[in-house]
Amino acid sequence: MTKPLYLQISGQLRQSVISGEYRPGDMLPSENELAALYKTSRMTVRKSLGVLESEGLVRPWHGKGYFVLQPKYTMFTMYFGDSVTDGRFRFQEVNIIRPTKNVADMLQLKKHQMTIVTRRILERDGRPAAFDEKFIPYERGMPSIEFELHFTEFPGMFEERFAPMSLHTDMTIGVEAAPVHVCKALGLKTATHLLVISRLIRADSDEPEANPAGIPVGYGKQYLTEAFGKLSAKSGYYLQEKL
Amino acid sequence: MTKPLYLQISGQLRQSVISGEYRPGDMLPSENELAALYKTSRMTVRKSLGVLESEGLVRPWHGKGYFVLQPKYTMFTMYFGDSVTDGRFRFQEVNIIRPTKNVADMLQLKKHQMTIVTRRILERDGRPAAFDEKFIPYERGMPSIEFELHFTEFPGMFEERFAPMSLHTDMTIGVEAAPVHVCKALGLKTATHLLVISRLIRADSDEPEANPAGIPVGYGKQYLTEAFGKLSAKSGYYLQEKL
DNA sequence: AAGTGGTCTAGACCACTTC
DNA sequence: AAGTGGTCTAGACCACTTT
Repeated sequence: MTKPLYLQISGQLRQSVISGEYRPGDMLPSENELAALYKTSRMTVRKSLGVLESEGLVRPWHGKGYFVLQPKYTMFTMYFGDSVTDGRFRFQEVNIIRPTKNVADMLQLKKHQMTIVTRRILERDGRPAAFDEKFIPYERGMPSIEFELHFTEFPGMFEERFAPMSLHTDMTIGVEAAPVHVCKALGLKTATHLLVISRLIRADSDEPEANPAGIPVGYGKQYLTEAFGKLSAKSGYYLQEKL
Repeated sequence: MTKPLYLQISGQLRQSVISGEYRPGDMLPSENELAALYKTSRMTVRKSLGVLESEGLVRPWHGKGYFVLQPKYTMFTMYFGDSVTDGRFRFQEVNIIRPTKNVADMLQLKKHQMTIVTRRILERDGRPAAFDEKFIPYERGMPSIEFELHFTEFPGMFEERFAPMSLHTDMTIGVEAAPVHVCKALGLKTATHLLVISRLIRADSDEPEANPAGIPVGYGKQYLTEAFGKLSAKSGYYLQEKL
């Protein structure tokens, strides 16, 4: 039940760094010094220092020593997904349509290629809180049953067709005047300005030279009203730890 | 110049996971099997697997084996800081003022405690693109020279007074009707809806029991116009790698 | 030359899971 | 009991930095 030695060491060093005893730019004691201090082997000390390194607190410099890093104040972590604990989605439309220019550009569609669209309304306490639309390229012969069944959460729905680890998402956040069909669905005045989240999902291709950014497989927009609440993000070294 | 063995092993395993040869939930070969396969010691194989683990690709399960994880589709990373490469800030005001209720709440100010405020306008091509205001608690006897000199970037300005590693930021993103002084400064119609980023900076206190969330040391709001552009965030396993 | 971290070995013993 | 990962040792040799 006692904590392993390497965690005790990393814990003490971490405390020294967080408390400011060692400040950014300072050098920690060397591996050999720590090994002597804690009466243990160098490999155990290295394991301790590896913990702090993976947390982003220190970085080793070959031939010199371990140095305390500047915290990455400008890196934020935020969580955003399709599923919500508060409220429920109501399907408004599942269809095959001619894409708008924006959608065609984002998905790099061929000329005259259609897209499958789903539109949903998020309701909270019976009142609309957000509007959600997703587009995926339509390939000839796609059975409509398939996408009706599988059109659930965004990156997850591509897991069968693409290697899960190859999927990644680019998100942009901004304010836009909501288009007519969104305002109607949400019961808002036309051109109400809403918080809009756009997501482009890509799958890394097998030939990264030809397509370094990956192949677009899905595009989605979410229009959030004030009832949805705000987005939140966090910054600070300790975020890594808790994953 | 040849890559260390442990990186060769982790590279091959990573490729197998990304390509989908091993899918989420699958078990990797055991440490002993890999050690035999690559004709090396178990510790070297462990180092390889540690690389994949730190990348969030696999997780070891004591007594069972290493398993491929589901990618964390809902975790996004975004960058946001005070400094901008495009455009420049123009100071509008540095002052000691009575805080609004919102600011007093966020900073947990004592009754009648004042705050120092700075207000800046971000200009691009000579046109206002964003409005920035920051509040920090005013302590009696604070020399005004100090905060005028040091009022630069947000978490960084607290590094002298607090342990750098103890600083962390909570950010919220939403749409608000900009208040009068902001609209005036930006040359907008009153109550224009803007993208608003609020940041609360806290320092971890020495008694985490008394103040688990940390002590508020600064609060800031940024009002972004369309000229500022949108915020962007990314999701995908490979993000970790590149830090 | 001396000190630092980087890689690697060939063991050991322990704790957890499965059969 | 056998297989798995978790911790730890006491070395070795190498590459990099400083003196």
